[in-house]
Amino acid sequence: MADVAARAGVSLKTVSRVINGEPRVAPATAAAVAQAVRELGFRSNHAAASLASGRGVASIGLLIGAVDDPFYARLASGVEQVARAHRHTVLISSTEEDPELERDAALGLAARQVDGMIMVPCSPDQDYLTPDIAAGLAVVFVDRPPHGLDADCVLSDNRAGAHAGTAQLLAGGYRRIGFVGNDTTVYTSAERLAGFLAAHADVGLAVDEHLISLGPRTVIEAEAATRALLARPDPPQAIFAQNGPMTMGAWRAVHALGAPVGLVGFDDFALADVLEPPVDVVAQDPVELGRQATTLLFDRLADGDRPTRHITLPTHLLTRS
Amino acid sequence: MADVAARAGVSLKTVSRVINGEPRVAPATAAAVAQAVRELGFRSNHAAASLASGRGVASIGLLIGAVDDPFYARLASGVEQVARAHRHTVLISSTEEDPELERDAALGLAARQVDGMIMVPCSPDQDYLTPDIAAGLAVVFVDRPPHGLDADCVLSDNRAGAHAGTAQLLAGGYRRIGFVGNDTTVYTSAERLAGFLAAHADVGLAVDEHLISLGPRTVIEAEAATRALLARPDPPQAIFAQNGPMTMGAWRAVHALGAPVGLVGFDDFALADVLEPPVDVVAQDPVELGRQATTLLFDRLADGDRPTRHITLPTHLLTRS
DNA sequence: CTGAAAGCGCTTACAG
DNA sequence: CTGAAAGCGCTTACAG
Repeated sequence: MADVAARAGVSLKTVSRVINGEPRVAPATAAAVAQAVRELGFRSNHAAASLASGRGVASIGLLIGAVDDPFYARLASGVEQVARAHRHTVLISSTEEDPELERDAALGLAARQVDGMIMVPCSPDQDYLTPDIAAGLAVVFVDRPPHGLDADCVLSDNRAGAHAGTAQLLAGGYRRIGFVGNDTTVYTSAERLAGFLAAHADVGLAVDEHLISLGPRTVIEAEAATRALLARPDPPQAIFAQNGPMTMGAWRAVHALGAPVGLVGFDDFALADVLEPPVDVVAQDPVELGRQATTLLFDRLADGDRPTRHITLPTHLLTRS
Repeated sequence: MADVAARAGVSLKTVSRVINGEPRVAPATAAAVAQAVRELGFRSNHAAASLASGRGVASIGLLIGAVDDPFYARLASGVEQVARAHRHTVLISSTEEDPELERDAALGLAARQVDGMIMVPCSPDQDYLTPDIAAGLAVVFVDRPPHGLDADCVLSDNRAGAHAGTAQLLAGGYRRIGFVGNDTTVYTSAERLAGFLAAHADVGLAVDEHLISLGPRTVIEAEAATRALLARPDPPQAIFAQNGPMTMGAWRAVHALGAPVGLVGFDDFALADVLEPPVDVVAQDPVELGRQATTLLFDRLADGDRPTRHITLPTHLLTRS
């Protein structure tokens, strides 16, 4: 910047003014500075500017499980929409559902002085963020609640959604229903299993625990798990699948078998309506989850002392069969 | 940091040493500093550290069209894999295929002092990056080549892929084939259309330009465009669809019509194999595109003077029908 | 093993 | 409309 000032024959302050588009600079001066900038290939040092001004860098961090999971991708899209309206950049990192990576990525974003952070937690405890929050970092949790600290949070009504989806199968006359999902250390999986069980309890039906398959994380694993259920001597008559990949896997297994097995899934997915048979799903709105979480984040950035808010969004049963 | 030093009764330099895990600090001293850090909730200022040290922040930027497009999401996943191995954070931004946003996002990432940047360009010209590249920014283009500057680049063989896909339809006896794709300002669309036309020329067949539908960008738009083609007095007997969303839209239109219309798409997508009828596709490998682009980026970071490299990855025709 | 001094490249009051 | 001075919070040689 000193070089630019020297070349343009002005002071540092004037260069700074021109670069930042401040008013009250004589047009001729501004032109001279602009030319010097061009000739010297000058790039303002963001780190120095941010240090000197004390201002943030107008960015927020987003921590999701994986960029290539459509649920997270749509959530990220909602975050970007709101962040863009607030003229903030979104820096996305993935945790791969690994607590170590979550911690590294979260602290890494915090160290990078993001103004705030939105995260889908996967570690058993996020109290490692407490010092940063105390030092002014705004954090909002989405899809899953925080553990070890209180913070703003946006969730879907997983339990009610799973309850409604299961109830629909029960109303269809199915009595032996399998559950295919992640293990219950994943908050949403635990909640959806609870809704599944509650729907059975409501009609006084016992659940055969052998029909509950916890663990699969991918389409392929879910397909294998569903196959295993259907191969039992007392197979389920229907499957409730706990998220998009689980539902695709379950549908594949059912489809391959060719037998009439009922299926309801949690989360809508592309082409679910045109499969043969089509798939009924409990749809949540991932874009809206992202939007609301980001709105909470900017609210908190505006007022760090406001009480924490916990929002729960409804789900909708889409009947297609 | 001064507060920490005062509380621990040491100098700034010693605090710095402890924070950065430098060796040669007496255990007792280190413990005292660590405690002061804890008590004061101290967070090192990344901007200041990076300014003082002159070192980068160990991050790379990734500019894609949209986070919620599965093609870009998988590409991003490939980028993350390699970046993680190099212990770099990936900061993802989307351009929404808007040249203005691309420019803002790219310059924004550059200003944030990322070490390098991988981008899917959508603007007619990226020479706005020239000053930054001259000032040391490493940039690699992926999926589409740069315009207005020479740079490392990784592409799929779009033309050969589209040629093979079209040839398969022609070999199936189809003589009137429609093309559904983005407008040809999008590089990949133009290349794939060229392959489509070349395959026709190879067998001495003229293409009815009324069957070429350029413009749709979403599944819904592609479905409408395909419906329009099929509603013509002289409709196509088959459709070549130019990417994943186009193929899903075309499939929906064909499926709704119920008539036997051939279909080959560019890009594989989830459930393409279990639709009724299943969809043949020309598959590229978006994860590998991301991986290779990131490898080029780190190669360039290691040696800024190496000649630019342009890599083209093959595509594979997946026959399912 | 530890510290005092200088400086990274900007911006902020303040003065004119 | 323009500038001189101080300082943001760290790290880098250098010295001891």
